[in-house]
Amino acid sequence: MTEDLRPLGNPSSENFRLDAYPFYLLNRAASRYNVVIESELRRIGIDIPAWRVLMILGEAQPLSIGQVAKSAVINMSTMMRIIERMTKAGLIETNPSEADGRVKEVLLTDHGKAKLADARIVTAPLYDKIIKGFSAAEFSTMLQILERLHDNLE
Amino acid sequence: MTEDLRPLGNPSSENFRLDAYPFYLLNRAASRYNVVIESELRRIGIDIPAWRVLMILGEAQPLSIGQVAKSAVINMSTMMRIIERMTKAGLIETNPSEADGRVKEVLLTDHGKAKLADARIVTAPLYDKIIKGFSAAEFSTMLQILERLHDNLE
DNA sequence: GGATAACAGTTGTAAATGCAATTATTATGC
DNA sequence: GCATAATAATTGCATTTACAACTGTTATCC
Repeated sequence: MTEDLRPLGNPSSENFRLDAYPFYLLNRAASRYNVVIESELRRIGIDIPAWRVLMILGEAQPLSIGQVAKSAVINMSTMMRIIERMTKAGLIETNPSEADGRVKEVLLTDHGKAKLADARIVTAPLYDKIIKGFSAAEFSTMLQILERLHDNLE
Repeated sequence: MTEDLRPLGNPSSENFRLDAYPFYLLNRAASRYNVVIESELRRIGIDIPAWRVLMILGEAQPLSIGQVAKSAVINMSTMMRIIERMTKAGLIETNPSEADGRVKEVLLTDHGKAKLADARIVTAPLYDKIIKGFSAAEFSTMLQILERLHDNLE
């Protein structure tokens, strides 16, 4: 029987501890991951925002700029600038939507697809390294927990 | 017996899925949390970086600028600017270290302590809301998983 | 069907970020 | 003990970010 750590992670608690605060740990893990992954991505000439967009479009396309922004949890106006840069770099292209005159559809170019393949290659070893030590059950639990955190933030 | 999802989360996998990629979920959860928490913090006039520094100093002080930066996983030069702003706002103060002439020690002012108390008050309800639904055991598992992810990224 | 609201995208602007170079101080090797 | 390397903090500068205001298009309500 282990101690109930939930009160310790409550910011308003008397005996609050940073290392029991899930969002501190969440941000810390995410930040560190980004630092590590960024140096890998630099080698193939892309940054984290571009990589996120590539990943998102790699799974479903075309997507509107708004949809991409929402998926990536990135501000719409920031996403505009990212789309601009990526278009200039030839990674993606945009077309006005047939169905809705307000919408611009974003999709990968061949160059973008190739870059995504490169990105997968350079990030895969890192993935293996980090996942090592997680059993299938633990991995599944991790996904569920992250999903739940996200849902609770709706 | 559930399926082993680990291969699905591998970026180089044939049938890769974003929603099985832990770092996508990690970043998404962290981003959303930041968006939500930011609007709470705005009400008491601080931003996320300042809040992170307050939390860190609230647990241990004084700390060198470098230590604060490391704890927060924020670039040192960025942390310099944050320290500057917070000093100007009267939340923290800095003194040269006795022991090491290169080091500047950072600590909370009374105003900083009061602001930290405010921050805890406005963030606590959010904490409760998000934590609700997690058992003590699940909560503990969550902390362990985040800790492990972080350690694996060393 | 026309006014009004909601929505997708776009841009100006100010602030934040981080790389790279610099200074000042302390640790290390011989 | 002195030269050299390592470390902590600092700043210039170019890039990135996001708020707020704006345009154009579609949905809603009477």
